[in-house]
Amino acid sequence: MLKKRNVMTIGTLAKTAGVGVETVRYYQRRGLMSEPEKPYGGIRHYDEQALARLHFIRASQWLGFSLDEIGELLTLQDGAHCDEARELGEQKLISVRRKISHLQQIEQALNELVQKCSAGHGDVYCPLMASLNDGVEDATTDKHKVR
Amino acid sequence: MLKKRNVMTIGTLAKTAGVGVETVRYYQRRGLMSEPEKPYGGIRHYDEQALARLHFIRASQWLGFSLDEIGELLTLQDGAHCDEARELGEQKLISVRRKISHLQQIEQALNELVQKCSAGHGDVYCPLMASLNDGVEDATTDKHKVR
DNA sequence: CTTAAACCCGTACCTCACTACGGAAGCAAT
DNA sequence: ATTGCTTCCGTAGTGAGGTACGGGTTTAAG
Repeated sequence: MLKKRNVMTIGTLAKTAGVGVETVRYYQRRGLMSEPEKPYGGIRHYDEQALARLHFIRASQWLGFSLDEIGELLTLQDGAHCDEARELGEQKLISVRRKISHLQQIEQALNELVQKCSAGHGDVYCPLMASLNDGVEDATTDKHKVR
Repeated sequence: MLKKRNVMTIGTLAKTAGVGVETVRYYQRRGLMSEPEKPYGGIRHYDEQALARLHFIRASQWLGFSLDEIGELLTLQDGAHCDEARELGEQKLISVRRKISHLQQIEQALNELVQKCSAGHGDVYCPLMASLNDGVEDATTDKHKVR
């Protein structure tokens, strides 16, 4: 699959990294990866650096960074901008923790509703539906925008 | 703001429910709310049922239901389809719990990276960047698709 | 030599939940 | 009567992160 020494076509590169060809080209358009020069009338070839870049992007995405943020991280990669990188990481950590606690509120509310439905009730109404009609009213009753 | 007895324009309805006029019209197009008949050449008026419907939608959204799922819930509202409703709730609960545990893995990985960066390291490299380059390798090392 | 697969490139399309735009017409106050 | 805010209605755009299409060229396999 990998040619003699680190030389791949875009298809091999993509498959090796577990993404689609179109995705690689999309990252190039977004400026997250560079397009190698193409030999006269031929096919571009990619090396291990390109693969490493792809790994970097996917790892960062897994941690919740957006492609824009990943672009930012990438500018910090050359040189010792560890402080800036850590700052981005801390911000992301804060937002991840916010999402978790939001989801935990939802989990609690939903769990209660489902429990109430499972316990035999008068059978004339559905507690879950009733709560939805009344506005759920659970979980610290914050009037958050959904989006 | 609310006219004498439950009669509102779309603007008043929207403001009362805390959404935009365009959002109400969007829900109508999606089939989540009906459009009241409009008097000859005039302006449609909405009553408390419309407001209740809007509350139902927002409450369901807060619990993580998509607008499509909310449409489904709404068909269960008339009659005693408590079992189906509970089933939908249970499915949603499962997906919420999956999201939570996914985010908790991220939280752990990110936290470790930030900690390592804060602790004084050799100053020649950045542990966070190094991990991103190597593919993070944390959190049960599952090769999940990001989307 | 021929055919099938892979590449190149630009552009269009997808999902989700909205949000904005534009022009006509109604309604409330000055 | 004029200003100025709403309403009505259809259509189009947003953002994020891709995915698909179509038409042309190359290259590898048989």
